Amino acid sequence: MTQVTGNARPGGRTARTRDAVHAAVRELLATSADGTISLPEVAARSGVHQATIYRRWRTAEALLLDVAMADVNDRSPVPATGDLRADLLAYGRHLAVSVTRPGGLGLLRALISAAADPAVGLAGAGELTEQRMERFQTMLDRAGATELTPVDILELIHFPLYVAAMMLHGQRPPDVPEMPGNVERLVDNVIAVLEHRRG
Amino acid sequence: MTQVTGNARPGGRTARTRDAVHAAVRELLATSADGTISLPEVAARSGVHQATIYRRWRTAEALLLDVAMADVNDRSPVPATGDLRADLLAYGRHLAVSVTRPGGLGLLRALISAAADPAVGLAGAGELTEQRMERFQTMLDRAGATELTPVDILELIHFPLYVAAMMLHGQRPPDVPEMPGNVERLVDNVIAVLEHRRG
DNA sequence: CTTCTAATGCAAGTGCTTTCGCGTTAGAGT
DNA sequence: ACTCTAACGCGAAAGCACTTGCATTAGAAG
Repeated sequence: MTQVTGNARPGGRTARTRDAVHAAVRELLATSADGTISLPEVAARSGVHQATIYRRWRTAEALLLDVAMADVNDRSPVPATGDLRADLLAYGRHLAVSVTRPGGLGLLRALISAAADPAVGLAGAGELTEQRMERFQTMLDRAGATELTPVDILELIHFPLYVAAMMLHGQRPPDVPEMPGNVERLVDNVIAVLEHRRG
Repeated sequence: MTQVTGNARPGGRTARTRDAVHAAVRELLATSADGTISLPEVAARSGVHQATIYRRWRTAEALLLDVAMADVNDRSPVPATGDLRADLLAYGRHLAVSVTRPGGLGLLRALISAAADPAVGLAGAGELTEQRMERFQTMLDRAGATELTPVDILELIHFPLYVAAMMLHGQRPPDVPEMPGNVERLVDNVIAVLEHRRG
């Protein structure tokens, strides 16, 4: 149901409208209080007609997912230097910032709820999740942490940061005060689990 | 603004309509694919008029939160026997079941998103969260786990189970196949963190 | 038992989201 | 350069969530 990248006509106009809509979504997301957007608003701001947006993306959720996947693929790298603690700290801090800035939470929320929708979950967000899982595996392999799995990283780093950002949202200014300290604690938890499993 | 329990007129009719609406919400939630409900649907099923529901609860989110708080206060105890591992296992398994059954996820989602809304978060879900935090603290105190905080329980048990249930939703039958194994691993993670902090 | 009033029922109305049919445009193939 | 057609713009209409004013009912108080 989501936007297929290998389109029959990926030409100039289609790409332009997609970029315009994506840009409008990011702008609106940055000013949205609850992380939701309305497609008519997107249409008005982007200059693209309502009907076009409804035809291409069908729902607001699918549009958010499309923007989220485009964003994550661009920025947000997963380091794999062999130093597990340093890698996790770098990744966690990056995630904490991107999730706490204005629009970031809405994008992550779109990914989560997309994965929860059986129709879209496997086909849409599944590929992206798989890519990240592979990168996590590489990170763990280089560090020789065979006792850990990518799921551990998700559970110990990703989920807590996501929910924490969700609960902090609206109660804190966007300058992320104590998030770094939280990241450090979360990374230490991973190290603790690793050592515990080694005996 | 959520339902205030200390009403000026808590009498029979008000209680009846509240119960009818709550029951309808639980039924609809059990059949809802995405965990959302529409107030007109609730009105139709409960036999209570739309306008009444809109006046009392204002939004669907607030209604969900009201049902969630009523549910959590009834069932879902937090054990505190002094055996941390046993307490966490019992609580985690209970949480895993209640979160994986049809309507359970929507209720937890309501709690989360309510906490994210600055207008409702502190006043509404805050009290409930505080109560549970105190129980967690008691659990940790009885077990002598002074190195852990209730936030650790949230991050290491609650959040992973919540998101896992969210992603499993719709892809698995409601008989919770591998959730118990996950709970055990999550509890072990807590133990690992505890031991790590003790040196 | 009577009075008072909050809570509910009722029905019309408002506004926003979403869809549909049709004419037009612009990129791709030859 | 010419054709073909997917993608787009346009306006109107349909559908649904949500609101509002008023009449009615049923607990609560005296």
